Amino acid sequence: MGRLKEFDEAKAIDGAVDCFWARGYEATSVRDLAERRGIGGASLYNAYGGKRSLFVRALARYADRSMRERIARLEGDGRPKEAIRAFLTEIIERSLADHDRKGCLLVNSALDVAPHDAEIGKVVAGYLEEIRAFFQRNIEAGRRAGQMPRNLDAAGVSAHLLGVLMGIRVLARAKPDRALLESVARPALGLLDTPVKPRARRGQS
Amino acid sequence: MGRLKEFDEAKAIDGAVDCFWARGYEATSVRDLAERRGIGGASLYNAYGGKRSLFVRALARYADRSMRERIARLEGDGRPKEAIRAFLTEIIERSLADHDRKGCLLVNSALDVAPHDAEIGKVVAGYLEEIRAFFQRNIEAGRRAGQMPRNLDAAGVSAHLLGVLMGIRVLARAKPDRALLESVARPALGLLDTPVKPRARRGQS
DNA sequence: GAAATTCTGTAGCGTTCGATCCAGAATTAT
DNA sequence: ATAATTCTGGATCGAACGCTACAGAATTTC
Repeated sequence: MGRLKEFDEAKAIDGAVDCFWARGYEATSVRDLAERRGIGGASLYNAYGGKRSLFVRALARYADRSMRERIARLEGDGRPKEAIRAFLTEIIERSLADHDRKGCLLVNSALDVAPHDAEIGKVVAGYLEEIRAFFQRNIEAGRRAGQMPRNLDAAGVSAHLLGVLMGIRVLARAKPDRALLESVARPALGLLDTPVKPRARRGQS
Repeated sequence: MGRLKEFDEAKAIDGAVDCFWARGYEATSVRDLAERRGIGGASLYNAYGGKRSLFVRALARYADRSMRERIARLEGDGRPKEAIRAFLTEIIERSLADHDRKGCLLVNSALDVAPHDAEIGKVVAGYLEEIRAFFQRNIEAGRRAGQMPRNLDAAGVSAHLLGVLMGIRVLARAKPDRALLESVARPALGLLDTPVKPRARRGQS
């Protein structure tokens, strides 16, 4: 009953992700969104109710496609230490290859819209918590497997890794330099290695 | 020759800092800026040339009053390890006391405006580099004083500390929780401690 | 077919944006 | 005083904003 939709809903959300990702929430206009998907603005309001509702949907889409996909893929191998290491190095590689410096939509939103919008703030905080939980799960698994120090504080170190990840994302936008970003990550990843006690007095490390 | 200015230039810049800090660059309107200082918008253009020029000035003011003040104050004591530790803990305390979640103007700008404005991007990157250099100076001083591990990589660890600092600022806006923020900082500060080699097989802690 | 329903494009609503214009107020130079 | 200069508030510019109204196209139900 009624006329059929002429636009692809999935592609519409993906287009919205691209817009919000590249320009930010405030700077993205309803006309930008409409233009990107090749339809008029009225259909956008018909289908999604408004700019903010569409943004929440776009955030969810981004989280699924980007963060959860990465978590599921890396965690599937059953190699917890490599999963954590690969997570950080993937982010660094992506940041360095990101020539228009879009960064991470979740991090951008955490700074831009979360403080001014309590509801979206909780959504963003929830996604970040998923990342921290990923770190914690893999720390615990790595400890059990004997690949990581037995006394490693899983909750605390997972928070540290999340913070380091956020830091990488911020610095990548202001100063996308490989040496800098790798230096940010290195000590955090070093926490996961079981320390070898230096015996020799002048060991060449 | 000519009519005297009726507004306090210093207070005008401070007001601009408050506006840009609370709302962000894009979301702050010229009318907001004019209202905050109690003058009409024309004087603003007369005196500063426009919104963007005023923002650059406000950034410089913020950097002087906030970052450089802190660096100078903490570095004056001649206790490098305490200077680094105090820098991070001060930021955590400020973030937790910051109930309207304004965060740090430099970090906010690094994510919001730096990627879209090359000139401001370089300015922001320069300020962040000053912070990293502060860390590096104090690591080197701490190493020389024997308060820190002799083989500590000053350049690398300073980058790590800068990244951790950025991460704290981001997480504080999305999830201002003391335990979380302190967990982010703890391993980074631990790098500065000279490791005590555990002798006892079942030592507590 | 006709009626009912749903989607689409255009046009426009009122508001706000950054920026500018301008008459008048205030000050200095002559 | 008079002229020259500079600053101020207010009005206003064209453009863009989020959003909505509406007529017509497309589809289903009867």
